[in-house]
Amino acid sequence: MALPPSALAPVADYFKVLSELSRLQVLCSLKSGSKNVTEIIEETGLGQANVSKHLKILAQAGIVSRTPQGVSVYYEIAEPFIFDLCELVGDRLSLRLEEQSQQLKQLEGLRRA
Amino acid sequence: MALPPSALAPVADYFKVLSELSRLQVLCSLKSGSKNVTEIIEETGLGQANVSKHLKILAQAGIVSRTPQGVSVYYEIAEPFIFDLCELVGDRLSLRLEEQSQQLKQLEGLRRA
DNA sequence: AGATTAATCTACTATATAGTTATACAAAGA
DNA sequence: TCTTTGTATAACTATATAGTAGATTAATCT
Repeated sequence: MALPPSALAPVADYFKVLSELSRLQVLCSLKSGSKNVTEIIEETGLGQANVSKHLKILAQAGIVSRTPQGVSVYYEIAEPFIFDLCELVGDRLSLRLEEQSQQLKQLEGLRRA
Repeated sequence: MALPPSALAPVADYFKVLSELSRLQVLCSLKSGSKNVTEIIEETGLGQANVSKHLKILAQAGIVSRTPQGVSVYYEIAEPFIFDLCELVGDRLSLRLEEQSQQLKQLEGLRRA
């Protein structure tokens, strides 16, 4: 009764694009609007060739769009949807942390008694 | 104005856990309820040691829970939330496919004219 | 045309990890 | 206790890819 892997593979691939810290940094730097490669490099502190590669991956995944403009190339978020995903996960993780800290408090209460 | 990588890293790690086809298969096989390792192996067709490793990763990520029961060990989805994530991505991807096929149709229309 | 600047591409290295095989471990029964 | 069964682990191979350095291409300016 398992789903065929063929249906799952594109989902896994999409998650894979979002599973690298540097790419998330690049995406976050684009959150405030369109930027060229140099600006992204400055904002993220990543290497130039590295950023270029990540941008290519993000563009191929359809997550950012690419528009050359004179000498430089501007990139822009094409799927703001990804920020929803990141927020969902972030919320989930902080909720978990909160629960854990409360469990710690309860344990401490027990120890004291 | 970029987010500190420290805030993004856990999100990237979470996505990384979901970015492997085999792990998504394991999760899908658990969607219908708690299963032991042997059942998961049968349903997914993956190797035994491999499944064991993936289950460990999923458990460490807090996505599945582990309960030994006699000789066997039962695993269960601990965060049904992940299926929401997968669905969101899946919907997005199929929406994209639909758009592309419509663009193809338009192109064909132009070619005919 | 030559110089300059911005971005991409081409190796290359280093690292992480998926999958496999063989082994070890733990629980239940003979 | 010995065996069997289910799971986990260790060691290994193969592969993918992040990051980097250097070459390359493309557009602008003098």
